[in-house]
Amino acid sequence: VNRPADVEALKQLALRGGFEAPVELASTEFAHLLGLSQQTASRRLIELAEEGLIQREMGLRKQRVRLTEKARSLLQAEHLQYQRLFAGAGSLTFKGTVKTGLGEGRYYLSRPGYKTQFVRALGWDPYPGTLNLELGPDDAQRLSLLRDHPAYTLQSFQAEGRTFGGVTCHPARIGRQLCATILPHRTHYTSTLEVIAPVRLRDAVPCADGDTVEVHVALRPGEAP
Amino acid sequence: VNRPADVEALKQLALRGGFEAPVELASTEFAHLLGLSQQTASRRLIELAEEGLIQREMGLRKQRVRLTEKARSLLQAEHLQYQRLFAGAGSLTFKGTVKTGLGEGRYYLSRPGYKTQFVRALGWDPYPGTLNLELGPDDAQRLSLLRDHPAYTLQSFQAEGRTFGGVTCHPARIGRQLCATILPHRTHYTSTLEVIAPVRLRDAVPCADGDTVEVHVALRPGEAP
DNA sequence: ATTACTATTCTACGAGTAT
DNA sequence: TATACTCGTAGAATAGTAA
Repeated sequence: VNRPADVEALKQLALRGGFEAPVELASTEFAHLLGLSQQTASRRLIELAEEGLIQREMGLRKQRVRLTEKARSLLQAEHLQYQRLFAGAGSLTFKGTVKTGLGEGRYYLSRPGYKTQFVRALGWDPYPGTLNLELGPDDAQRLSLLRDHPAYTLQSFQAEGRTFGGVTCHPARIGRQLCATILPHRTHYTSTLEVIAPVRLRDAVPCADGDTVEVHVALRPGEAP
Repeated sequence: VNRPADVEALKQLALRGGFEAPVELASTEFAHLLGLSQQTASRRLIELAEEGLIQREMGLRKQRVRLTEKARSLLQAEHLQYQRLFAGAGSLTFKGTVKTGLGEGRYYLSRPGYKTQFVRALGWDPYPGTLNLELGPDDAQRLSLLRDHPAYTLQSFQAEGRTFGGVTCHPARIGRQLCATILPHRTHYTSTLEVIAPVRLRDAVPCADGDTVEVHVALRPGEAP
């Protein structure tokens, strides 16, 4: 039995809610989830069931998969190892240099569609303007951690005859100044991190173009970074 | 590249401290860590280095392996997935029925060698006597989670011409009653969980033989379960 | 539609061994 | 002692299909 591959499979099922309720899942979907063929995914499910890690209920259209207690403790053991590695790591720190953006931030932040969503998520009214931080390659790569684990997700909306895209948002702070980071869903790779705050950050931090700034980002909604 | 197997390899290196300092590691040791042959372990290290996940420094006796930033974010991404699964799961709950032990608990807890270690770890003086809970098979299996992740470890010691073995200990509570669980290192499989407290638990909970009791166990030292 | 069998390909493991 | 090469092979993954 290939342990790491099984754990990965169980983790994916758990992320789809397999602890609480049975997951409706065709073998083809499962295959895509794991980057495998339909045939292998099917076999993997059979093996997991044989090892008592999942319970299956076959429908004619899809199957319903639920994780067993054995799977839960297996995943929890895994979780504890990661907790030990990242003990007390509830936040990430990004370091970047201040740069002048295209002034788009000001425009977007004044759209009611975004503004009301920000207020609801963050509990404060963003100053109309973003602070743009240019990140080094290491930090830029770590942006995917934020992208894959949104604390808040702002929905896209239609206005003025065009579409405003969705945005991922995280609570953050620069020094003692409360702020938040935003990542447009659209841009798939970028080395720029946009920061908003209830006040003008260039005054509050304070900072100017070229200054190096550290922003501490909380990974979970409602948390203090 | 086999993703899950690589992640597992990196996790093992990280658990050995590969984030902070280079890990001194022969390919044979690495092989044992992963349950693979020396040849495969060696190849795995070469592959990880080629992917830029580790930096290697070859000695003639052993090699020194250090994780790169890329590896860190890979593992952190993994950690975030588990955090999402077990959000706010800083404690585990075990359910068991009260049973009468052999009265050994009273004897052991009155040995100064244990007593002083308990006081230092927990901050309170244990009542001389343990509450023994007989767990169901599922819960008994989950005891390994505690065994593999001790919050406190009490050292073994010599006294009265014999050896008193080491013990794993976790902060816990039953209802509102503060207590702690203890697991002797010696016993490798057991379905009994021993609970100690600053007071006599049979009075404080209260409970009697055959009663079903839930104990909530914190996974980290100093935490409230 | 699905799942999962059988046949086939091919990857990845480990034995043997050179360095 | 180490590491890591070649190479035969077991078993995993996929293709093709049946149910």
